[in-house]
Amino acid sequence: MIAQVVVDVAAKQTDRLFEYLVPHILENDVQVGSRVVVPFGKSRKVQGFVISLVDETDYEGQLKELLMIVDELPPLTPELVDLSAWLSQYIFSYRITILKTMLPSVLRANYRKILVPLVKDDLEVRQLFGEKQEIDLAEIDDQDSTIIASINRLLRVDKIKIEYLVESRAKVKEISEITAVKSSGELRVELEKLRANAHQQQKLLNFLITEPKLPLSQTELEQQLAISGATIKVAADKGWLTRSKAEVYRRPITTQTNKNRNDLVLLPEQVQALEQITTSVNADTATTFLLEGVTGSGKTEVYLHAIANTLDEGKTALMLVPEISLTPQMVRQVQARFGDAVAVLHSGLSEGEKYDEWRRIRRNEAKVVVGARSAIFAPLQNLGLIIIDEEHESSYKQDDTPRYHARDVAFWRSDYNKATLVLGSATPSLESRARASKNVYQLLTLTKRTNQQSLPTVKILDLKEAKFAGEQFDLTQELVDAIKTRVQRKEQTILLLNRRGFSSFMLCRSCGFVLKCPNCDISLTYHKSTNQMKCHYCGHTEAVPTSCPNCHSDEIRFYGTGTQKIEEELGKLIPQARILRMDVDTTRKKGSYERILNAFGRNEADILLGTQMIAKGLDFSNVTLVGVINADTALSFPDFRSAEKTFQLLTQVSGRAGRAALKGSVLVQTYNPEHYAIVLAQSQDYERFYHQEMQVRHQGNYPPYFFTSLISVSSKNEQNAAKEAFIIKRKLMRELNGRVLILGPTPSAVSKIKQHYFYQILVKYKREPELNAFLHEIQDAAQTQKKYGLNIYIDREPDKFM
DNA sequence: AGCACGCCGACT
DNA sequence: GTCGGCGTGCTC
Repeated sequence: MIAQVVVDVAAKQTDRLFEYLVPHILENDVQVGSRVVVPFGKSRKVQGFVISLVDETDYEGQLKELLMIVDELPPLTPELVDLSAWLSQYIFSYRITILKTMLPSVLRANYRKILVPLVKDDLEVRQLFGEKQEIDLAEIDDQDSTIIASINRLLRVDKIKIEYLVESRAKVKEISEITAVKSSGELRVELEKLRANAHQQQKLLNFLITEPKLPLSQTELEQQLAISGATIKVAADKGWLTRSKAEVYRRPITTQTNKNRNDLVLLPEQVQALEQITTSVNADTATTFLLEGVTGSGKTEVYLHAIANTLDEGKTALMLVPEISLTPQMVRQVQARFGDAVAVLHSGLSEGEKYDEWRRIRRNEAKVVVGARSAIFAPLQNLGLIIIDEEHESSYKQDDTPRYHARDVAFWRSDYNKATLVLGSATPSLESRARASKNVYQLLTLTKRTNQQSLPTVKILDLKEAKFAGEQFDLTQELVDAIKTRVQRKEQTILLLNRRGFSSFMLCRSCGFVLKCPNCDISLTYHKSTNQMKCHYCGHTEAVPTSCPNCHSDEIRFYGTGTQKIEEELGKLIPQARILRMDVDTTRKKGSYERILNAFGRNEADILLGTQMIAKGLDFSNVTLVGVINADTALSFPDFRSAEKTFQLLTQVSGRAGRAALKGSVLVQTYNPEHYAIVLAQSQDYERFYHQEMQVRHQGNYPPYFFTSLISVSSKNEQNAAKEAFIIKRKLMRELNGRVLILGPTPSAVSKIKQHYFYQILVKYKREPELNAFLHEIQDAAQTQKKYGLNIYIDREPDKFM
């Protein structure tokens, strides 16, 4: 038998299958998806994954044998093996890179090289090793030339050798478990025989006689009886009980036992949506639904019912949520409904917890998976339903390699499994909403809020006209007064500062004008190195203006405000207010995110001030005011999605006010009070926003009317990167002339990363079946001129352009 | 990627 | 002659 293997060497030239003979003793164990260790090259050993098993080979040379199979159960299901083939082609990534991202990180091999002596009685060998049996090559100081020389000398005369090790980091947690072996009668006899002062052993025997509820973990037993491990060892030696190793799972959250199926009465709209979803699940159709529901319309309840139905059908369900919404409260909600059938996967778990949750899925013990982006690769079998909540969230697209979009993967898995896919959002991405219009997706709408609450009133404050409180031009008097009122009434405020501040674009303080590219209608970004304003899309540059080109005022400034600055200012303006700040800086440590939110939930602060991470999912009944410090920040970003992102953010953050009995209000500060994204967010009118934004996209030839791919060229030598970028552009023009639009090449915003220069080209295309093949060709061709360390990265449907 | 091999100049 | 530096090519 011959195994075709993808080896753990991420490089263009090794991105293919290598064949290995399967030794007879392993023939029964090896399967498609098995993780194996194979010899590779003259001396290396590497990890690999079995893609297929065949009987014949075309290989001319002598095949090597695979060395071992690492796991009992193959980590990859045949579905995931197939998926990796498609996805690697689709997103221009190495197959091994995809395979590794599909699996928990502990399944990545550790490679070590160690020196071992081949002769014992040699002076130089003993000098090198001392007392040690082996030396890890990684621990040798590569500056120390005498040691290096000695090692090389000894290697040449075969007195020592290098051993290549492949180590698995996957550790299974085991506990010691106690089982009784003797009957109560026999134990009573033992009790009689004990010395009178053997109190600990008496305690243990009495327990064993009366409590037959075994097996029990040793730690638990020790705690219950307040006895030590030594006592148990004695007992084991005397043959009263046996100890055995038992595997346990590291569980992230202690599961709540109350399976409260508080079946809320669903509204007619919810029932209708649910019916369509369940019909599709039960009929095994790979239908995609877009569930468009206003905030508070009870999408989650629909999901939970749909999952319950899927389980009843004997199938499994996968639910993706943005990382930020994976709060313990949300997880508990799902666990309360489905108990141990739920596995949770997100970045807050330790490696061990992730591995154990993953194993519960792989062993078909968990039937429901809730997780962030990478959970889309969960090895569920018999998948019946996939849900992507907040489907518009940009966090579903990974922004470094492999640059996959969870939505694309979900679509593939839905098709493969004939499973139903539900995309849910109050503010769907234009791409998804447009597909619903073309009936590629089925549109389901929820227009009514479950608690009959009206949406909070949203007021827009024009920063051009407003009176500012304090010295700075950040907080209007009206906003500060509103906060003061809330503080007095002991109600809470959420204040959103759109992005972490940094001066990257120019805004006129008197008229709100933002300096934009004349070709792209995208705001220009300040490049410090050249002291110029530059467009990220087409490369247009111009000088930094000293006065506003629109109103000629000299109030034009780099824009940027930080949470820290606002916090200080608020402290001065409302000294009695207690402020909690939440941004990248205050949430860097693990668990601090939760700690801040819990503190706010316990009313330990009046104001929660934060970046967009506070816009989603938070549900605090005492919050009656939401303030948006500057709605323009996202709007002015050099991104054709800036209006969409602004609309989504404002809609979402508005949903944070007035969640319970208290009526909420929202104050939005902006320099662009007439901008449609802001006006329509005020009325929470997604549909109108969608239609208007579609026109803008149509005019600018942007998605969803065009597909986009971003080609990045990098090299240590800036000239080479630029040259290659222009060569690629010329090729594209020649081969696909008239059928694609090409922007650039332009140096990327951060044009130098880790000593490498980056140039990028944006390709826009309507339907281009040849493009994919052509881009692969380009990537291959450039790679052959490897002399200058030239690299081509291709990002399909990029979200960030830097 | 990361290994060995081979060719070349520098030093015992 | 021997040692180490770097460019090249291959990995079932």
